[in-house]
Amino acid sequence: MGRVSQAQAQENRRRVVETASRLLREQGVHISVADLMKAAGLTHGGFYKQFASKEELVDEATAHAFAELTRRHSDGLDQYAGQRDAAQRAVIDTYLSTEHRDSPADGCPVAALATDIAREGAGDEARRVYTQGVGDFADWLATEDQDGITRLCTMLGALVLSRATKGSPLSEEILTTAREALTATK
Amino acid sequence: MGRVSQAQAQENRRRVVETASRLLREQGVHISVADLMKAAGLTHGGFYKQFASKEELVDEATAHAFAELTRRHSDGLDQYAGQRDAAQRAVIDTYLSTEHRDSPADGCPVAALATDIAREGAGDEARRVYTQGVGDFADWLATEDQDGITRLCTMLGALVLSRATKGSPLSEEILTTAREALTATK
DNA sequence: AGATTTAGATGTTAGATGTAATCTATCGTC
DNA sequence: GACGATAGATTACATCTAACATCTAAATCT
Repeated sequence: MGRVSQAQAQENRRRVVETASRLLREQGVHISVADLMKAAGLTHGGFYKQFASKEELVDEATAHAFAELTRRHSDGLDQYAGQRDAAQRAVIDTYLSTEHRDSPADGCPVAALATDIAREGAGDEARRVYTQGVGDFADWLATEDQDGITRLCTMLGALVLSRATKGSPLSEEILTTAREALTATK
Repeated sequence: MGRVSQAQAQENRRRVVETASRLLREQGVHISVADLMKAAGLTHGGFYKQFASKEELVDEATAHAFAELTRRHSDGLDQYAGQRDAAQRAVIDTYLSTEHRDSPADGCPVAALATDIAREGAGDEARRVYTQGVGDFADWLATEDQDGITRLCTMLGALVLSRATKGSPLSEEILTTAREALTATK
């Protein structure tokens, strides 16, 4: 089928980026353009009319995932009327839930992309966005007593390990242990 | 060319597994057989006379990496004459060093393989070995006051994040902050 | 020493990225 | 409002890479 309205084209592009941001978190940077476009309901040739390269897409999809994360955090603050500690506790509980463990696709990009970003699979822009995101998240998690960086490390480590050990009882144990450690020392 | 003595073949196989265990930690499960064999000084075809499939190799190389880790930990205990807390502190300092951050190839497999194991890139055997390794490591890290699981999560999270943010000042900050948190609360 | 086994080199097929040619509906212009 | 230029999408293809199969020659067994 031939041409499509500008609005439709823009919407298609948006859907490709969103689909990519999910696939990326699920499968890492080794997603195939064909798979991605099929998941977005298009053919793989059309991809290159919208993006210069796969790397450009990865950059944009990474940014998209982090924008979503940031929005979620500020929404969390709003929801708890600016009560920082209540919002933090809610985020921690969600972060270390089995639901989050089991659906990386719409979960935290810091956890899902960590290894891929470290391994140079992504472009400089993705790495920049990632670093910025880590800093923001840590700041958001800081309390009067505790450093946000350490808390983030514990949360991230727990999520990553619970995903890797999924199927074993250890997986749940990791989540509950970390959750207790993070909310008790409050 | 042609056949080689059994001793040589066995040595070749050993070298392939060792090379793979390093490449695996550096690049993840998406290592190519050709690259691996080249790094081991052989051609890619010979691989399949030694291993049934790439998955079998990944399983074996994972086991190899974990065996090395376990050995390192028990060596650490010996070195500090069974003084658990001194040995733990030494391991933590090494774990959260820039050297460890910069050389994943001979570093901790728990950190290097976490995402790959979670994503089903590896076989069941690799996942079993991994889970076992996580449990052992956590037990090894436990103190009277602190849970080993939480400590491992913090260490792992810090290492992974410092690798992903490498190049930014945040990377070093993560290492030092986590190191202080883990050794201070001792 | 000859048969047989088998480590290692060469080949083959499948899948990935990116290009180029074709098709068609939209958008600017008269 | 018709018409031509154009941009979004499809299909087909070239190129490269990865996994795995087949072939070959050297080493072990009888």
